[in-house]
Amino acid sequence: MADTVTIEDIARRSGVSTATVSRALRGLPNVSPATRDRVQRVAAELNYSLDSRASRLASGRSMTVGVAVPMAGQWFFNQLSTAIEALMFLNNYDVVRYVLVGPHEQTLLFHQLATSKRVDGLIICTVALTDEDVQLLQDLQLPVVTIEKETPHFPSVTCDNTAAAEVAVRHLIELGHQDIGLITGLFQDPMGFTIPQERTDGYLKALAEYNIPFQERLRIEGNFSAAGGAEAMAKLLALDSPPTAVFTLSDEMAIGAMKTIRDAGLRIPQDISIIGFDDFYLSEYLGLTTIRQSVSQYGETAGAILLELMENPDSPHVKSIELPTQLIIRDTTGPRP
Amino acid sequence: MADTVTIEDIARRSGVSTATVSRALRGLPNVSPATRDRVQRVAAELNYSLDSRASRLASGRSMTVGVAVPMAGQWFFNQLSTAIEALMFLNNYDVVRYVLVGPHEQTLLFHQLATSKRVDGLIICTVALTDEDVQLLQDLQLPVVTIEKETPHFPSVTCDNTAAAEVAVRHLIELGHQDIGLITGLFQDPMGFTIPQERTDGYLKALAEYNIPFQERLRIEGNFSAAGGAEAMAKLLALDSPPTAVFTLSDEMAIGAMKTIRDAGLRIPQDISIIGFDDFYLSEYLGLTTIRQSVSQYGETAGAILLELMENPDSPHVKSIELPTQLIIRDTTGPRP
DNA sequence: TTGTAAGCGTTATCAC
DNA sequence: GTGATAACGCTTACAA
Repeated sequence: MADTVTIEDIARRSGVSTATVSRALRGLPNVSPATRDRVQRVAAELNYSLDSRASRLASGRSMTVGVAVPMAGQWFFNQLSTAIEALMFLNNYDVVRYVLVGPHEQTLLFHQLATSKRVDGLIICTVALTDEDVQLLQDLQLPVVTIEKETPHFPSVTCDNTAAAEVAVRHLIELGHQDIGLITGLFQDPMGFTIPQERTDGYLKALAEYNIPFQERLRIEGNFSAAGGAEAMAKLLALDSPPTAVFTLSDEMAIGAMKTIRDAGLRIPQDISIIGFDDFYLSEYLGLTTIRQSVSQYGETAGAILLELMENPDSPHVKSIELPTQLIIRDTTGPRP
Repeated sequence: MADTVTIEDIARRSGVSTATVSRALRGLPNVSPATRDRVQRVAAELNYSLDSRASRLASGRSMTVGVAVPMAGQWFFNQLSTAIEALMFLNNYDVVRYVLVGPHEQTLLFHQLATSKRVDGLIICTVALTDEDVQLLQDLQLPVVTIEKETPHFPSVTCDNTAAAEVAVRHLIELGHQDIGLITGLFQDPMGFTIPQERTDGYLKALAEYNIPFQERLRIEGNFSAAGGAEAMAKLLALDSPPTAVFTLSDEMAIGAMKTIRDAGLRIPQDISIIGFDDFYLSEYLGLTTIRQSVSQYGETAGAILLELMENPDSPHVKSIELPTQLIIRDTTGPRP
């Protein structure tokens, strides 16, 4: 219980004022090297660090950023958070992840985070923002950056999902495929994800380019999980004339689909080709052809923008950054049988 | 800029004191329903929430818990964090993950977290604690729970790794295998993981049970990644008489190993059997036989203990909890060729 | 059930 | 380069 060393104790034992201790310990200028040294020594002796709770109140900054994601368990979002955490750690910010479970809860959460000053800034991933959300965030002046979701209101980091999907499907077409299945997200999605539509647009564009008519029957609902991919694939295989190739809107769905294909006694790619999206970290080991995007780079980029926004709140230019994608051809795509 | 509503404003407009506002808004007892209602209404009108920075200083609790992990990007640790986050969110705690990069940085981090009061409690995963760490954490009175690492000093949540590994290897032996490869962690590991040794012990026990001599040549170093598994498997296949089955200390290494096996033109399990450990979320889709442990349950259990420790710091009983594991037989293990 | 008022341990402004 | 001191906005005995 002897455990309440404060900045005053350090000040006293160093023979300086608390102001000087604060400056010395935070590495601020206007402290003589000798003084700084002495203060640091005393602080170390007494096992002292500035109390973050008091600092945060006095400075008016919570030194915390929020990362809001629809699903924390998924590889993609963890990759994102990890990159953001690493960057923020270097800048002395704590990062806490918040899981978005629905539009209503989401609005409440944003409101709560902003009004209680729990975070100095927020990175919002993938989900749609309602007008109310935007209003709120702007009124409350919380710095915001979005990932995987462009908005006119905040800086964002995205890729060109439509173009990337087009590349994927073109790859399939050039291998001779005409009947190309599409395993997408939920058709009716409560969180308002737009990625599925963007990628579907790319699929349609590629077909159109080659004058291949779109077949609604080949478009099946998945939910971005392996289980969803497996089920969707089963529906595709049950069709009168199943597709000879499938474009899956995520690698994890592709992995599920591959299981279904193999369980049906079919070979990949001899009987059926499959291409995913993401370049999931194990896709290399599964030989999955896919569209690569650098997920960590999304996180790092968004983090850097947020940092700037927090330091300099009147930075007026809403930058929206679009990162590149790349077709990675491996073993799951081959010529039409 | 009109944006500095404080508890006093709410108090004034509600015609009560700040103390009452505080009580009303926090859901504490001893507030009449009418008063609480009025206060809540006023707070809502003014978009007010209690300032978390001020609350934390005044209450002396940071309402934040740390989760320290050696690798944030890995599925296992993300699963853990996600479970902890969900539980803590319900209890109004923020959780922030800290990545442990080495024994020295680790000690520094713990010291910093504790002295700066950045966290009210800490969950430490997998890594070894040095005597210095233990001393520090105890002196500074920071509530600590460990996962995947038993210590006499703090409550822990683990499984019986040795017994589980024994089950895995016994499964292989009962299928007729005698030459059983072992792909383990780094032999010299800077973070002091003990899991590899514990599981290796299980491997040895199973062999001994059946009087199968241990062959050092079959024990290869991996690093708990798919890449490490792939490389280790290559070494195993290069042996004069390669094993007919392999026990891999994680599913992710197994996935890497499976690629190597298939690339070599060998069939699983006809030519070689493989069994992993974890029951990674995609293992089902890869047909991987494995030992299942409930990772989320580790997180939830550790979180619950930490919560209790934080509420009740003098809770003297260091509970150590051991969770069950289970052999999940799928398609990668079969009779010896 | 409600109010009073003394902290909580910093930061930051301004003067020296 | 350094010091005095007024915030920062809440919580929590204790009293009423």
